[in-house]
Amino acid sequence: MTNPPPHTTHTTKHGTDMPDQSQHPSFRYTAQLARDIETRWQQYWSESNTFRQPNPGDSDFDVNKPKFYCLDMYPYPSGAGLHVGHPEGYTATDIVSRYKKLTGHNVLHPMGWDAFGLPAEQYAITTGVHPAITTKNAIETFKRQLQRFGFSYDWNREVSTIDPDYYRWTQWIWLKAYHAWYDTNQDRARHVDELINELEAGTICVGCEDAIVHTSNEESSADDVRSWRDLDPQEQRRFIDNHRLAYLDEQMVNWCPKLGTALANEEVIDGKSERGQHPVYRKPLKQWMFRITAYADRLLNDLADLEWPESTLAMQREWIGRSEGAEVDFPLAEAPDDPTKTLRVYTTRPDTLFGATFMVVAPEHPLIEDVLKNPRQETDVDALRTYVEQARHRSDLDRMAESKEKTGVFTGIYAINPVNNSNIPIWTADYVLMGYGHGAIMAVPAHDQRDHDFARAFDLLITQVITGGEVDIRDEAWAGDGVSINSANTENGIDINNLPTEQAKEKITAWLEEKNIGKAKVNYKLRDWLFSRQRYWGEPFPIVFDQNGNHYAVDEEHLPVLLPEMEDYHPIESDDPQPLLAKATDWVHTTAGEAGVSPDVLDPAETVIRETNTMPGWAGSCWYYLRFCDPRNNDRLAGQDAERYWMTGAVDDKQATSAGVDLYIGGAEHSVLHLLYARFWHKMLYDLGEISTSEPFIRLFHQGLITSFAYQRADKSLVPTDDVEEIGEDKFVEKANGKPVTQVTAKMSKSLKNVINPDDIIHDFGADTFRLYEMYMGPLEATKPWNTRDIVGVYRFLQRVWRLVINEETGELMLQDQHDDQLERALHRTIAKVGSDIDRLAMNTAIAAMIEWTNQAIKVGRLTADQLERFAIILSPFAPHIAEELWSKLGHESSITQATWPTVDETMLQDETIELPVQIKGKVRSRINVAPDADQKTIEEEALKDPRIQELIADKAVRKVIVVPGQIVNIIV
RNA sequence: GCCGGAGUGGCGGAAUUGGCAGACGCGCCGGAUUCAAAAUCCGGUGCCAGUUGAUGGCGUGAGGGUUCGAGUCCCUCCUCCGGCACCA
Repeated sequence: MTNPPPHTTHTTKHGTDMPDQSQHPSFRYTAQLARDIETRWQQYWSESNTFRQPNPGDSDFDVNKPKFYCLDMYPYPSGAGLHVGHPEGYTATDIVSRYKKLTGHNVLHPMGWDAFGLPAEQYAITTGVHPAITTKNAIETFKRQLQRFGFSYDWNREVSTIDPDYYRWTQWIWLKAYHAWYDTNQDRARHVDELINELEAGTICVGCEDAIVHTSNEESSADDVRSWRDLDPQEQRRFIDNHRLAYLDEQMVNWCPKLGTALANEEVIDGKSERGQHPVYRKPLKQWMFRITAYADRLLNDLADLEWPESTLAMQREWIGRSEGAEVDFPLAEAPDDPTKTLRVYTTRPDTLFGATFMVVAPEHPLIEDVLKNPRQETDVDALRTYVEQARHRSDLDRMAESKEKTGVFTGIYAINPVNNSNIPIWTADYVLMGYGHGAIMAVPAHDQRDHDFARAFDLLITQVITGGEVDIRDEAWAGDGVSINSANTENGIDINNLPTEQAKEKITAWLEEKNIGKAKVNYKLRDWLFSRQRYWGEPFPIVFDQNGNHYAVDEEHLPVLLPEMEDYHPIESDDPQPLLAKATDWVHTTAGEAGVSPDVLDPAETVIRETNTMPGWAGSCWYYLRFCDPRNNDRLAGQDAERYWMTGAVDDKQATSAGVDLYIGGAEHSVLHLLYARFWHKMLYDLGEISTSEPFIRLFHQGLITSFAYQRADKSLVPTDDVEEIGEDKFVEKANGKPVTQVTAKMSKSLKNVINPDDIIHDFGADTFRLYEMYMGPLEATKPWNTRDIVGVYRFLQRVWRLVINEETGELMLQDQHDDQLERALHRTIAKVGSDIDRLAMNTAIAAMIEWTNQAIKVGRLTADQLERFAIILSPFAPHIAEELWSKLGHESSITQATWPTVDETMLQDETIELPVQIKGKVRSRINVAPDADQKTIEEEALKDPRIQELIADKAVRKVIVVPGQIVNIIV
């Protein structure tokens, strides 16, 4: 530990910056002094490596302290630099981290850069500079800005997703998924070799459509199951490839010609790209996918154990979209006895089967293709073809623009409703989506509003089969629960009449299963995750293809597969999907040996081509919190001891204390995408034995959006915030011409001209004030408007603290020996409150408590050294620089971060007497002073003795006295 | 439409478990300091009535309810923010 810096009077050195310096005492807490103190301490922290946190195994690691992993969502380093939203969450985690350190924890508080991805590439394209350079510059700016806030990050652990030492492990994790399959019997992922072993041993056979059939489950009927030996090598390869967790598949993708890439469903909003709002079209393309759907149930169920915001839990549940229902096979009327010619549907309401009066299939449904090839008697081929073509070419955007007016065409085919044997027509309509269920529905117009709308539009039969609700079934559907009616058929032996919905569902599902025409089925909205991007600025896949199009993994030892240097990285803007890396021809065409494919799998001399897609921006952020545990490890994604310690607290013979990152703070915009993807990767790595916990983040918190005032002219055009002057209550004018403008609150954005630059605020007030202001604005989770006018409140607070103890002429401490008893008790209360407020992330009330105490202290006069010491410690998480300065003035040679959080004496938490309000019939009429531990009887006597109360109840009979000790007295007359 | 959250002074907000509504800060008003201004400091500040004061009444989006007591719990409704949305 080096000595703290001397207290040089930088005020004189930089006196020229402040012409009126001579008029002021030299040691007044001005913005200038704040800047001085702050930069001096930041330099000290950096030089002394103050925030370094040792790992298990390091000589200075303290095994006796509990661990706390406090994580920020690392930023995307854009060229624009930090905005005021960044430091909001970062200040909160910094307060918690510093507090945890002071309360004796080993604290992991890291920071890094999410630097791959679309925006960096597009920024590079617009500026004409290579993304590697623009990104490096942006990172430097971000880092410099973050350090200016005095955040206590352990910069030794800094990681960047574009660093080959980092993305080597991103590729490694992807390979893990590539080499894994999901065993539904054990409900976990396993290595593909184990699948092959089981296939060879015969415990697993190959079912129809390459399904995995566990022979022990007896679910197989002998005729449609084949054994592994019966497959030829190409079939075997296909079987394995079809079960990898990372697999190649031809998908209808969201193709964005403007961005020149396919996008995940999650990245498409209202038919436009999330980035840039460009139109997106549907197009078939061979893509790498992740089998996230295998984890649907676990991703859903494990939400129960997480301390996450209710809204985020709800959004994840909705995204996974689990629903319970039944699958039903409807025979076709043209081939009633052919079990291969049925129309399979999914329904959540099997109890309404008797009300199914028609069926609808998606325009992309295979049945439509069949009908167009072999039209039936009633098929209007032209109408059908036109409709299907339209639906195919219509982008999602167009669909959104239209109303939900129902359109559709009759196919000419009829199905048989299996419960009552009636012939029902099969229609096609675009309100049925191919991607959900089986792309086909049984329509129950009486009890589903969409089917009702459709039936009304095309004059189809509406049959009521549920009572309940007060709606007229001719006007609208009744979709709620009720009691089944018109739902019996003796011929088929089914009767669910008079059963409430739940029981009706059970009974009819059992009947379907017995007749072998349906079964209970759980469905999810969650789809597999499209993981290929056709861009340059991302991680290359560690994969090559041979001449036949078979794919082979690059061996682990040959990672990373480096992103090739390219001169021309502009996108190939096209309707015909082409990955950008295809331009790097020298890199693309190589040999198996050169690429690093194991000679056991492929002859090293074999010519191969590399995969030219890259991974999406999400890849790096799916696991960065694991890398922070041990960021320089060259043998693993993180050393096992380090990973286990930071994620669970277990080390040596110490037991696990938690199950993941203890606190994760970031924006609510990541409620689904990042947080779902990261949970998925985490569970995969957990299944494969690479990490210790089944969930990554125990406690999650979203900081609220910081909005800002924007100003509009009468014609709605915007005026920059700086060009506006307030001339009276809620009256604002444009400085240039004095014309009135109106104030609106909106998200900060360049286009609204209402962006606040953190650098300016730090220059005008200092980082300590900035940190305090953002924490004091309101609850951390709330959306709050930035108001520069209010900053002075917390600035004055720091000035008062300073002046309370510092002689502004000499810079010397002013203290006294004897403490004031009331103030001492108040200090204990404040210490307790600040601690518990930090624990519940109520930074605003913690600061209010410190202000309150300071105001009280000013009235008292002076502090003792001991009081200042304790106050400096509780202030230090919030305003670390001024706290360090006071701490060193108190004579300490080491940093205040080495201090110990002051202890609270329980007996000091209350004053010797407390004031209790006395109510008469619920209205406060007087107050009495009693001992804090006074019993009910004493309090009641005191209350009734009170002169004011005596006066008011003189002529009335007291019926009852309610005494809540320590709280209140209520007299009922 | 469905899901999640929120409505409290002129403004940001506090009240952690049903117990003094409005902590703390901004702004505003008055005063000190200053030649003056800025900055800073001290005092006041929910609304209405009361000449001042004591004091009284009203008051947490609206209406009703439970309770000795409701910002907090229950019912009905309104508004705003965020998310999802033809998912069968």
